[in-house]
Amino acid sequence: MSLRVYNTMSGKKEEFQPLVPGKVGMYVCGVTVYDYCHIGHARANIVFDIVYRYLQYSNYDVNYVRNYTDVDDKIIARANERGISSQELSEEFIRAFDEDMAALGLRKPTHEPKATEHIAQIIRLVEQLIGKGMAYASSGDVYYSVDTFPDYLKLSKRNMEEMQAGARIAPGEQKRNPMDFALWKAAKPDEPSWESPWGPGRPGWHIECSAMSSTLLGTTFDIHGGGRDLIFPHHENEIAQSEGASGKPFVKYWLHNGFVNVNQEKMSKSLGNFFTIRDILQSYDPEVVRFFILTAHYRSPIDFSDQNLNDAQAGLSRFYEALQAADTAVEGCPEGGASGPEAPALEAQFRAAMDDDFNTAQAIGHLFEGARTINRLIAEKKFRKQADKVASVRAVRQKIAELGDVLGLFASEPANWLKQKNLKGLQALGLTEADVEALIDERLAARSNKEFARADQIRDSLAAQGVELLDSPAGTTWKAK
RNA sequence: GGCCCCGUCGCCAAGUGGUAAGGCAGAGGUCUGCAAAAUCUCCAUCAGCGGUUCGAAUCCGCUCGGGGCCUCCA
Repeated sequence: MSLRVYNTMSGKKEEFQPLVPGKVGMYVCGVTVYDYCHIGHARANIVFDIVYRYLQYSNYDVNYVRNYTDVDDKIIARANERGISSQELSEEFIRAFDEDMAALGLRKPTHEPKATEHIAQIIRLVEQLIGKGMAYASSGDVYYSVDTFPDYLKLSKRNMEEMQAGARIAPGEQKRNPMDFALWKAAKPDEPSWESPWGPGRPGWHIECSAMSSTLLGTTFDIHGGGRDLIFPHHENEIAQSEGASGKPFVKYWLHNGFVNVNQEKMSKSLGNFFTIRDILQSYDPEVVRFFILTAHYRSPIDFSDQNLNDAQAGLSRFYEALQAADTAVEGCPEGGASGPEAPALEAQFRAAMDDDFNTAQAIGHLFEGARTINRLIAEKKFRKQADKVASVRAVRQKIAELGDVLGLFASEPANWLKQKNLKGLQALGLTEADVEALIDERLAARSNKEFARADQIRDSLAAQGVELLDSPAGTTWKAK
């Protein structure tokens, strides 16, 4: 079984064969740093974090590049509003981005280049395109001439005539074709600028990705990723720039993740349903957010809602409860015993799911069955005396942790994670741990006196408040709703 | 108008030619003082119609319904 990926260019799943066996070059469009990241960014970055992790798990040597676009019209506009420099603004939001991604548990890419650190390469690329007659200078701007690139729109599969019908040339622009796009923009007063053969200016959007990817990954590389919305114009333009300049194929596999909706509506500022990662992490554990995102296939749209996030939390809790139960059940049991086929089978199923275009939803489905295997085994009579079953539980528990790590899940100590979750839940209910413990003690006393009516009354009243009591031979524990 | 996507159990969600994963919810059993948790069993023929095929949720066509892109956007 080998990895297959859905390639936007062909519209099909293809067998993944990197240009150089054992190595993968991957570029993912990062963010334009002018504001806090929203949950759409969270999804895109988590999705490609999983691609990165799974390729590594599959023993590829991955060179993962994710850029910061730190020079752009929106950055300039926002910086002017706030009366600070573009650089100050972009540095602030680069820091915020890093914090958000760390909170979400993302692995650091191999390289995180900034556009402003690649101005020389950008200028060289623009010169190359002009030299080949594919770009032209016009009053200090430089435009890409889309008519010189016959493959233009091959990724987005759009129609040039119809696109032109709707295209407009903005005031001040002097384009030969309305579809032409800026490679370099002449600086207006008080804008950040760099010297260039066309006068002081700055890069247009799109060119920085072509420059940085070729610098760090070479002319042709394996995977290029981003959100669906980048297919046109961003990725289309990158192809035009890179293939126009090099005359060689740019990218082998194009991967695009689906959108995030909020309560079944498109997320947008005007609808007021726009959530930043920071907003969400106020209410939800980052791992719950990650789990939620991974329970859908990366190309499908997902709907962000309290109900769905709460469902995700319930699902994730099921895993931590099973892991915790496994730890408790085998504690102190002697090592040795032959584990059964469960753990290796789980890994095989997990790989099969992930090999099929990173089907994390299906992979998690298999992991749920692993959790059930644990629960089933430890519930058996005299479980602790059956060395083989103890070994199986240990093996499955370890395997779930290992495979979970490929998805960036289950990194917490189960007991701690559950404790934190319960304390937070309790807080939301307006109770303290001491309150609950006192009632548990009281109920325990009532039970030992066989005053079951009183004991049940305590339990029912806590349940009504959202706290469930769980009796076991080892004592009574509780969990918050 | 052009291009594209989607419609699977009450809810979420896999499955793209061989007769429907998983989670939540629900019903029943086991366990329990009774419960909860856990576990076991049960619970959908895939929007509709027609076609291709030995065989379709999966391919084609039409209809209905929902959404996206075509301007910045993960």
